[in-house]
Amino acid sequence: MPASIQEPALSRSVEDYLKAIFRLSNQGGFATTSDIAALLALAPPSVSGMVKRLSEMGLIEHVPYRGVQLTAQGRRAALRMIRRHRVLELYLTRTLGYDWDNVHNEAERLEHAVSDELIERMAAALGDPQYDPHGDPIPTATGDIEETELVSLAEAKVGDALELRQVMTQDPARLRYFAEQGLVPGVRVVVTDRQPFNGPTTVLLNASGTARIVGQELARLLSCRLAGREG
Amino acid sequence: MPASIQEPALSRSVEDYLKAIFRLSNQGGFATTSDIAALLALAPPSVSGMVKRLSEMGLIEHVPYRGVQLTAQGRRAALRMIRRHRVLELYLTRTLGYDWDNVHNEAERLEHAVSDELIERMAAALGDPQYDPHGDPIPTATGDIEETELVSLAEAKVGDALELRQVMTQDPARLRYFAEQGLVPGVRVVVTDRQPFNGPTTVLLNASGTARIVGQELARLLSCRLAGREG
DNA sequence: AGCTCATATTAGTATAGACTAACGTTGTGT
DNA sequence: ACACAACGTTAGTCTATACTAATATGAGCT
Repeated sequence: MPASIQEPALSRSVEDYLKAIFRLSNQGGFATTSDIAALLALAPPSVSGMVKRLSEMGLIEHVPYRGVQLTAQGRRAALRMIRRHRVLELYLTRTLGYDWDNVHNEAERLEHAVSDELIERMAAALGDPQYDPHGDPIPTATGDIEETELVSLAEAKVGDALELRQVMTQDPARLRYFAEQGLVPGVRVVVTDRQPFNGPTTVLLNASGTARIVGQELARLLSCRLAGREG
Repeated sequence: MPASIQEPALSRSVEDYLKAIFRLSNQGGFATTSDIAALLALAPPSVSGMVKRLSEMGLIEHVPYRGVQLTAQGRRAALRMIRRHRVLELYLTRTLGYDWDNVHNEAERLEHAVSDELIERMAAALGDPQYDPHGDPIPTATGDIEETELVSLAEAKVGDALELRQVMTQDPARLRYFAEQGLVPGVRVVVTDRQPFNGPTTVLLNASGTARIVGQELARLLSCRLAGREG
């Protein structure tokens, strides 16, 4: 048995589909045709067509009218893309002065073009980092990724101490707003208030001691690790 | 008149064709179908087809059965790609430890994916350099490029490092002989000896480290760019 | 259970870009 | 001047990937 299987090069489109399917089926479920279509801004029949090809390539399992899940091979390929994306984002922000909220598009294009060698050189230059600028874990070169259980700020209870880990949107306007508010990955906060009926959540920023009020829609976008709970 | 014309995005293939045509028609002549095909490793009919499209896009002028030349717009696009390529090569060698001889392929893929912003950030980080690691001039962001002066191998001095640029003959026998000797455009050599009274020139091929002895008549046919001179 | 609507799939088409095989053109050599 | 070799172009095909329009499926409501 060969030490490492040389997997065939995948097209840009295929790589994008695999990343999308990874994101949508990460919590164990199926990625549906229309969710994939929405995420990639494609028409559903285009997705049906690609699903057939990916399935023949052994990258996904397709249950008709249900959705798809990645095979081991597909998952490997998806994690490789995610590693590329996150290493690129971190490299560009650390080394070339990009802001964490406008680096996404650049990484989105580069991730399909860079060699594995370049990614490993960048990762080495960064000291083999574990998290990208958004706080997302970076898969290792061997395809392992840290599993973290995250709760949204909207679900947290008053008294919870949280570490902000992921901002679950790509929208530049929202990302910029969060940055202005100091709500960026890595920040630690304590939940001090929650208004009833899906009302806003108030948090205290540990670093500055200042308060922030976050409406439910935005609170749902903030994934946090529970770091403690006030007795 | 608009401050800057927003040129439409070009495909990867189109960008490669424009770069090839720039190289082949740089000295003012026409780039022929088969030269383009050879450079891009494509079949000639594929080139004919693309030539038609490029011509309709206004990027080249096509004289049937003669060849093509870049329009002003095509030249701008080609120089943009060359700037990208050379800035990338320099950045990767200076900052990420690539060798000058294996950086080419990486840059070849990245040049199609990076944004103008990233190129300018890299160029700024390098101090707005004028030459890439191979000694080739880097076009400015506004599309100006230093004209390189070519010398024949017969004029070069012992110690000169040269890049073979053009073989100034049509004669198939001579062309075949040069090819057999590995003396083809793009090859880098160092002049190690010259016999007196218009005697032969000895060069060392950088790639293989082997020597070639070239008589004066043939040496005059080899146009080279001076890439360095031994102190 | 049956109807209906949201969702998925199939059918058919388009485009970019490549290929091979067949056909034109041109210029060189006798 | 003409024949032929070398080169260029046209014709026709293929693949990947997208689209729209039409059809099939399945899940929830009555």
